[in-house]
Amino acid sequence: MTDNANDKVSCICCKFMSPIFNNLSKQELNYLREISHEVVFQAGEIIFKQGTPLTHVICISGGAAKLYVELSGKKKIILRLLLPTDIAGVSGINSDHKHHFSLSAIETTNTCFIEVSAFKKIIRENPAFAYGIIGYINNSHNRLYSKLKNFTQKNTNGKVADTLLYLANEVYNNDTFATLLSRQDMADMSITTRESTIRILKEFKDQHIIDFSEKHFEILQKELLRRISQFG
Amino acid sequence: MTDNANDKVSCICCKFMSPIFNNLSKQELNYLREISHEVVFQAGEIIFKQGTPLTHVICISGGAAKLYVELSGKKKIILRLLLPTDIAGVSGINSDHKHHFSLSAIETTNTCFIEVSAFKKIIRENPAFAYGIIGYINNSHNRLYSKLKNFTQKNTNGKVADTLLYLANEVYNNDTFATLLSRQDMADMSITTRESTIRILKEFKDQHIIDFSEKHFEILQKELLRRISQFG
DNA sequence: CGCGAGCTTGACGTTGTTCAACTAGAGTGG
DNA sequence: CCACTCTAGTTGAACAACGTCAAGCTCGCG
Repeated sequence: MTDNANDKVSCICCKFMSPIFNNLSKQELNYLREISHEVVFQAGEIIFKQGTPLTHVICISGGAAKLYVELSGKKKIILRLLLPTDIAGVSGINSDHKHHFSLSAIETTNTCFIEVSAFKKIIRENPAFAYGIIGYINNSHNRLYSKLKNFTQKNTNGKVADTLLYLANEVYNNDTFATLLSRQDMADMSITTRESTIRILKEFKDQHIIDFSEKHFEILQKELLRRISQFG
Repeated sequence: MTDNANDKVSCICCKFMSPIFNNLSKQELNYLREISHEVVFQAGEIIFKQGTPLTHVICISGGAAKLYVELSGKKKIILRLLLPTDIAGVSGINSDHKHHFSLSAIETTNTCFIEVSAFKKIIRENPAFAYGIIGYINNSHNRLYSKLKNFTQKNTNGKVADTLLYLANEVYNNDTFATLLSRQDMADMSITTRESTIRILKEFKDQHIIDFSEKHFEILQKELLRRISQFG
């Protein structure tokens, strides 16, 4: 974890600025920029851990991080990957002020730490910003609802197919991609075991639905994969 | 569905007023009261349906309603029961303006319909209210996170135990209760089938963990039930 | 060369769903 | 008053999907 406190460029006014800051005045942006800190995390490092006090909202301005809920034992559910312009920690504001999930870098990741109190201050002073925040939280809330369906109803084939489609469509924006995620990570995204994930990936490969070697994946029959995800 | 439009008592200033309205001025409360409508639903009637446009925020001022996500086929997940002072629909504001779940009355239920536009107006004018709303949404967001754990990791015994504890602790506030929910409803809350729910309830009864006949339940060994819920 | 981490494969057992049948009670109509 | 039908609840049997366990495999690194 490298602290570049003197580098005030930050994601508040860089090209990776989250759209939720669009409603801010120049003064407000400057204020946030003043108090924010850029921090770089290396792959594998934990950005924050579930259960710890929520002191900062974190903006991602480079790299990628996995957002996961820790369960009993070593089990975890990876809910999504955070990419530049994504934000974490907003869902603790005015709630119990704890992190309800952990965030860990899967590659070198640039983050901006903004004190929650500053966020609060601006929410109270700028209603348009507050309204934007409400929209932002509601969107993630609704995303969670659709995840519920994935996680509770689909068979394992469907869940793995879902993970592949998520990676292609929403993370790598390409049907061919090389990922840094391990098989265990992909299992944690699909709520299943490492072994089952491997077996299903192989099955998909045998049926020429996907192709892969090691961490390089290629989706060959996307429509079919989509149907497996939907009806599986 | 009985419309008592002329009855302006409503939940905005009644004893079932949701705490989220605490930050409102007298004028704002009056404004909301002016434009809100009280509507009474009978058991089994749908208050709103998943996918329909979100036009009103709905406050519950009497009775009880089940909040559920509809899945393919007849399947559904009942996420929680809404009771007086609960609110529904807030999580669609400034998002896609659709309902992401359905709400249906399980007994005669009094509701207050407040236009979303009025909600928006006040959010934009009263930052303290906006801040309160953010806290409210975040709390339900976080509740959903803990549900994830229940739904994806526990065995069926654990999930049914969880449902029983939820009903006793959070709905009926009593270890002995008579419910209006059917076995199917209890299964939909536990993400399992009617048959499995019945088998497990019977098993709990045989082990003297609970007792029941028909819709009347009594929790005999709460601590044990809690352990089943936790480690199941 | 040896070690460890991540990946892969096979065998096995359990859990829980599915299907089908049966019961009980409530409502309906001859 | 007795079929009937419909719904909700219950039980049993059979099957299949998945998780668990155990063993090997590959590759990189000291």
